[in-house]
Amino acid sequence: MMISTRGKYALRVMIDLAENSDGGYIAMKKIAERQNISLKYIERILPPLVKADLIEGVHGKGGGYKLTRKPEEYKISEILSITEGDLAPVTCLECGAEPCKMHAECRTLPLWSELNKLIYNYLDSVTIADLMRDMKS
Amino acid sequence: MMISTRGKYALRVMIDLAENSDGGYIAMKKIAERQNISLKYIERILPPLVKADLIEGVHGKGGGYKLTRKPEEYKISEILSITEGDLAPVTCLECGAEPCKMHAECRTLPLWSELNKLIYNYLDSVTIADLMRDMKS
DNA sequence: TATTTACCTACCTTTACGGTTGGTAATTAG
DNA sequence: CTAATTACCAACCGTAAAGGTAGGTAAATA
Repeated sequence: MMISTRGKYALRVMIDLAENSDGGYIAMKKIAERQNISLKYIERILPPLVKADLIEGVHGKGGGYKLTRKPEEYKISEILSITEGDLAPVTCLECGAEPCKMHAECRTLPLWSELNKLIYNYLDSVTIADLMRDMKS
Repeated sequence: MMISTRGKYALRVMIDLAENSDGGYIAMKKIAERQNISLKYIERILPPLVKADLIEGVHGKGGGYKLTRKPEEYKISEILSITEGDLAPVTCLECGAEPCKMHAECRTLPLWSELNKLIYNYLDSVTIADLMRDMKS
């Protein structure tokens, strides 16, 4: 398994924000209810998205969250990278990874590279807009 | 991350067996040395492959391991499925998984399905023979 | 009979995931 | 000014898996 619930939830939250946007801010509580995610858990998922400027959050009454861009401007890969860290299928390909000693002679590395490319290309090609209700085939 | 060292090692072992085959049996120790894997750890990786009939193992002096088919008859997906269990990118798509409550309304499920198909199609299309030295581009 | 080999069981340490508890800080409505 | 509403933050916990080690037993052959 590769994508944890954190990533899945983050994606669903982003879609929820896109679908239910009326220009104002949407309270965490509302999202949690609609998406059937515990309020306390969702509380731990949103801050990184704010920090990365994917969404905006304001305190106090009438506050909540809002997208900072148009839905079609969010690549899925971008969102998942934030919550999941690295999407590489093997540790050998992760960003900060120390190069494997077998690197030069490894017969499997090309396989993993190709797979990695495949995954990224796909997740780069899909946006939040593609996953919204009214865009559903 | 998605593929653990067990899967990576299993693959390298299979390739090693294919490359160094002379018709006889190859001792675990030799593979471990060549592949730079601890003997004790490799010992835990091979039994499942024997059980699944991907390789054959014989006891005693002169014993060891041997492939049961030709290298081009091993799909990568088959080997990884044995050591890794399930290759699905999200738990929702794993075989024995209880269907998610949001299943019907989930906007992200189609994304995961498509990604899953992509991964499987690729790993189905590559064989051990494709990863061997003399076949390397 | 001794040696070589596969095979098996149990354990250990570290990491992560999924989640809860119990708050604090900012903003606004009254 | 106060109370309500909201985002935000830090610490903890239980479970499971990953990666690996230790110490054996069983089969086959020289």
